[in-house]
Amino acid sequence: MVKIKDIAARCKVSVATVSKALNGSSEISKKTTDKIVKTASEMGYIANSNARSLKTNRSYNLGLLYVDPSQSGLEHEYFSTILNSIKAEAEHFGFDVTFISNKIGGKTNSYLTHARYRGCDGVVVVSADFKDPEIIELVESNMPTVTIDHVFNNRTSIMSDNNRGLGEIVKYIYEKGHRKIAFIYGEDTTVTQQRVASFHQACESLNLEIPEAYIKQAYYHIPKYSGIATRELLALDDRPTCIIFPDDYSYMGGLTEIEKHGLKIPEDISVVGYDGIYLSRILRPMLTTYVQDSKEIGKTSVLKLIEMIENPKTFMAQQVFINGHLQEGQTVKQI
Amino acid sequence: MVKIKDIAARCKVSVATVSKALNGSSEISKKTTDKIVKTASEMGYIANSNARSLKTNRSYNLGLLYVDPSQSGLEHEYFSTILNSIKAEAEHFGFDVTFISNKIGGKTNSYLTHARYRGCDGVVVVSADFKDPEIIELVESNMPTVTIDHVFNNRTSIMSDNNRGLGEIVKYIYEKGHRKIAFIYGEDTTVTQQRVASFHQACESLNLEIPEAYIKQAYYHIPKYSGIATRELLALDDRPTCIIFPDDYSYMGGLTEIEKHGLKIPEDISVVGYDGIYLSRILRPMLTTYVQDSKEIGKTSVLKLIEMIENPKTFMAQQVFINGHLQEGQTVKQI
DNA sequence: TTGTAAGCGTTATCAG
DNA sequence: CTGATAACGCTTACAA
Repeated sequence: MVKIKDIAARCKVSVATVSKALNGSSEISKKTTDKIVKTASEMGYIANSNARSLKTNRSYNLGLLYVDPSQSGLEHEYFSTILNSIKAEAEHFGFDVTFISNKIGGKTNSYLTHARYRGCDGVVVVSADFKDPEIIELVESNMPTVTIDHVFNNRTSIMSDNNRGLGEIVKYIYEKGHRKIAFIYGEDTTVTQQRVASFHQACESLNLEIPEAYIKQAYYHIPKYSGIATRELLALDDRPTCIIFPDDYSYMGGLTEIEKHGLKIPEDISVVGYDGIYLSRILRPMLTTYVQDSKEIGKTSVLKLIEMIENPKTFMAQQVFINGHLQEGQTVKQI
Repeated sequence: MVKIKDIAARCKVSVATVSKALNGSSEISKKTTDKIVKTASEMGYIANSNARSLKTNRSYNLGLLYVDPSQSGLEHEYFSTILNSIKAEAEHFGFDVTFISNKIGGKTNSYLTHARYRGCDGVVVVSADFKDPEIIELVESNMPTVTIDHVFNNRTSIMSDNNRGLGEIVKYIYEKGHRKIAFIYGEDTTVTQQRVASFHQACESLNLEIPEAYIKQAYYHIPKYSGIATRELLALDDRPTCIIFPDDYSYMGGLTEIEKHGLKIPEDISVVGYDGIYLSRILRPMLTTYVQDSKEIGKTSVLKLIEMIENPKTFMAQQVFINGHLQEGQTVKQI
């Protein structure tokens, strides 16, 4: 490996001069700089980020905290899109991305310790158990941190706008003439609470009375449970005319149940999903769903994190809401 | 940040002793070691990987080269599962994972340069343009490298066993009594060529004569094209009784077409997918498909890479084939 | 069993 | 505009 010292020798200048020239310092004359840059390139010089970071205390490396929410290798398109978007945006700003676990070299350690060990300039928390003391420790430390879809007190977070999402869905369905709207929601999380509250708000503001029986719990991404909920809804004397599902996958469970009853979508019953994954676009009829802008969420988190890193003194914690949009498919009938 | 020197001062020993103790060296007495470890913990000591790597030339950090194959943020479950599995396995062995791009701090650079800059111990190439000179440069360098689903001369690669996959599919369909088997394949790639060749081989070994018209090209993951191919197949005078699709998503395009023709699966026509994504399991009827063991693929690549890193002299390049398995759904009728 | 001291490759301070 | 030198935090011969 050729190093600064070798270049210095070849150019007959000092290592300090080479370092400065390579970093584009205005201290060094154009002539010298050119020569050094050229020589460095000829010799195949590659900087050493470890040495650099050791000295500067900056790594230009972002930690990425991603705890697989399903714990089972089942991938969520929502998260993989966010991950990809984070990677792309970080690259764009000249940052690398390193996964942060709670292990260092086999030994268990806290996430914070790990991030510090690797000298991360900051960490973006994409998916994690937000009640985990380790996560709280990380977020409350002086390590610049951005969390996605969860707000910590006085910390920066990027949120998919669940309020708006459910509001838009209800409004859309209402405008299509539906009054009997059922809502199946996922397991209890912050996000779920937001969505349920928003559902009720939206209904209230439209003066819609929704019977208790129209509101059911199921689980995200597990079609079976939404299938069961759907079956119960279909068994009601006064059936809903439209069902909102926890997410697009869950809808598949409802679909099976609806077909079993010999009903057709949207002629006999209308449905709406949530997420806007690829599947929703290739289904026929195409699914009406709320598309979360996961690309923008990833992008914004990196943007905010870098801002925070570069301006530690002046940066103010903020909650950014990222709007999605309604994807109008063919699954809601005009009544 | 507390450092080794601080611990040394507090314990009244030298920094060398602290370093050795913290690394569990047998040189240091148990008593001293205990005291040092305890003090380090009390003082909240966190090692500095940069300083360590600088000195040891080892980073315990793996580079991850992942060029989004779709270039468009559309995620493939196959890859995201591999990524997740790589992350998990690396963690398990005490390695971190850093994404490798061809930029350093905004400036364009080769992948190899980037990996060296970050001091990666090795790189796993998950998805990339294998004809890209930069990729070739990386793989042919002395940087330990493992590639997934592509073989380079005298280099280690982990392959999903496409030969076996298609062979098993054909055999299964044949045993179900089908003789008129159609095959829709994806765009031209190494993987596609393998699959097409295997299809023919399998048919030959079963003495199956497949008419040209039963073999159609489409595109991976784009239902529309497989839909068109399906339409053409259904328009034939002598229709196939079973259609093999390029992948599970593509099947969705075929499904729409089949339903348009008023046909039912599997009563009127049988179908088989490829990949075994989550969707295939939640469809009803459940899709018969070949499940690629993407988790194992990720795991094995890390395993092999670490082997290579730890035994640079004795490690021999190898191609490892990872078998998948047939997921028997309800989409192939017994004739 | 412990300590001394050199050095990994770079940047930053200060002097020239 | 350039150079000498210390320092970043750690590991590792080698010495004691």
